[in-house]
Amino acid sequence: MVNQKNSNELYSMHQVLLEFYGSLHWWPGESSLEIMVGAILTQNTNWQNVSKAIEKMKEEGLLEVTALFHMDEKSLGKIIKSCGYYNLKARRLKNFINFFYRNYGGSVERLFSVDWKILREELLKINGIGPETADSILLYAGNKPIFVVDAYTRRIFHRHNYFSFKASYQEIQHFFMVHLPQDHSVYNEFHAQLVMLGKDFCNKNNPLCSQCPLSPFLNKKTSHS
DNA sequence: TGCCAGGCCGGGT
DNA sequence: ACCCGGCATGGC
Repeated sequence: MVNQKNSNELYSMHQVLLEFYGSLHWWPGESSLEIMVGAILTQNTNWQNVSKAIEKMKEEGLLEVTALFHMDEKSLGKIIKSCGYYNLKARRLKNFINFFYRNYGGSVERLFSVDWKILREELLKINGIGPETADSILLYAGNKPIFVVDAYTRRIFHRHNYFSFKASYQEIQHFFMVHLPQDHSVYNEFHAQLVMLGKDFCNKNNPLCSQCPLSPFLNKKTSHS
């Protein structure tokens, strides 16, 4: 249900974070392909480790669709070792590249010319691409207006009494999308802010902090659904 | 040193 | 429909 109070509060948090962090212009990556690769490699993984893996891929000339398509999985695994789960991720990367290369000729423009709701369903059919990875690809590589829910989003908004532990991805995503403008640049910036905030103030070692820019919002224990 | 990080799948209830 | 074990490295 849309609720003006929720909309106002969410937007207000977004503005506070904009003042705190400035414009973030996410996602870190020089090309759409690099962003899509990063989205897969960062599954349950520290970005620092992913960054090393991506640098290595660049050195090997592997941030290019045709090269990746022809790369064998085993060797790819060695190259991306630093990001962890490397066997699994090499397979997932290949699954995505096979899809991208065979169905769209490796063309980013063709990929994102598809209606994004259809494209989302296609991405979710690929083994190794779940909702967060699909949405990151759509939002950050394709500029589509879909909100990305990640561990930081869950943790931050759980602490603010918006959701229970067990709220589904769908449920959380829906909440943001009905209470914020349907605008990819808002979703882009807001999610980026939440990741930064999570790293700085809201990881597991930092359960609660008065220095968090969102702390003024903490005492409002209203019902949010 | 042990715990943590921007998920997802497959098999079992 | 959930629940859980497995997947793995580098940083602090």
